[in-house]
Amino acid sequence: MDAQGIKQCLEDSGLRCTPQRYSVMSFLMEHAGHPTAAEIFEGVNRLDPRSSRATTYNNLRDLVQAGLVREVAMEGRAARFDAKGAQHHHFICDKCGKVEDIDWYTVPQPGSESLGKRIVRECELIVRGLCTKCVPRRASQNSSRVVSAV
Amino acid sequence: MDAQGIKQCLEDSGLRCTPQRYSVMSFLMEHAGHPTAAEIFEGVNRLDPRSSRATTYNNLRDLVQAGLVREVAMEGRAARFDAKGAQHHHFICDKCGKVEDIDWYTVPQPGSESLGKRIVRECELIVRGLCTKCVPRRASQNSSRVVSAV
DNA sequence: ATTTCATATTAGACATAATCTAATTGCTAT
DNA sequence: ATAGCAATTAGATTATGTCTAATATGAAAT
Ligand SMILES: [Mn+2]
Ligand SMILES: [Mn+2]
Ligand SMILES: [Zn+2]
Ligand SMILES: [Zn+2]
Repeated sequence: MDAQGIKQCLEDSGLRCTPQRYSVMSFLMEHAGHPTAAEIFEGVNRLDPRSSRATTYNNLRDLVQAGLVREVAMEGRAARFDAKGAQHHHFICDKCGKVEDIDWYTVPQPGSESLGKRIVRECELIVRGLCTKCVPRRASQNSSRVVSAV
Repeated sequence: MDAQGIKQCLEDSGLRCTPQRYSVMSFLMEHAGHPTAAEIFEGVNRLDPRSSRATTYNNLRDLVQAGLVREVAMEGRAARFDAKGAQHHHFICDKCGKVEDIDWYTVPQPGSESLGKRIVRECELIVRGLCTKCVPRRASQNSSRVVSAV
């Protein structure tokens, strides 16, 4: 997406397109690897304009609230972020913690008898296991069996 | 589950059944509300024996590694824990952050063309929205529409 | 062009969650 | 009893994220 597109995107969500906010959004769109807030802060400040740590956090909060960015909470580690482009699921590696996109497919919602009066906004599927780099060579199918159905 | 059952459970997983570890496991089994580490620490120390904060964290780590306990990472807030009893999904409230159990049902795994060489250990479904307490009275179905399929 | 004023940014202090360290204690096997 | 490993402990430390209060910015009104 080009600069004008990002600007449009922000303003459609009621957010002013400030240089700092633009940088965060732009960085996320060209770095699909689910960076942490610290990585985003570093990344946008490698080039001008300088943005402060607080502003990076503020803008990430605003972008998440506006639904343009997704925050993925990690056990023990720093949260990771991605621009909500095409819908997709996530794979999280047990060993290295890497977050990878998985092609989107529809997942059935819980039945209304389970949900009661709750109002559903979204369903999120997280697949866990070992990423390509962490799968041991000649992995025996015994040691880490692929689950059959879940 | 009775005391002997918990002891068995721990030892089957190669964990010694120490008083502190037992307390954590027992507390989680009788408090299904997804407590934080701090709440567990407080809870087990209301009665003897006294357990330290470090030990509470250590034992939670051990129990998660052994697959007896699940850790649910929360954006910004402290992680929450539950004893892995019957399989179930989770509902997380956008507003108050409460984690609630949702009846389990099978969710289709990603196809092997998406997974590549990755090895899947589990698929986790997280439903997000407003919990019963946070749904506004006479909620108009316009303001927060139930997603049709996801 | 100037004023106005809500919004955004900033540095750094602060808060919270989680981990680490090094000393001690408790088990279990011999 | 002794040895040796595992577990616990208090407190320090790190990591992550939030808050504050002062300043800057930009869009709208005059
Ligand atoms: Mn993603
Ligand atoms: Mn649960
Ligand atoms: Zn990995
Ligand atoms: Zn709620």
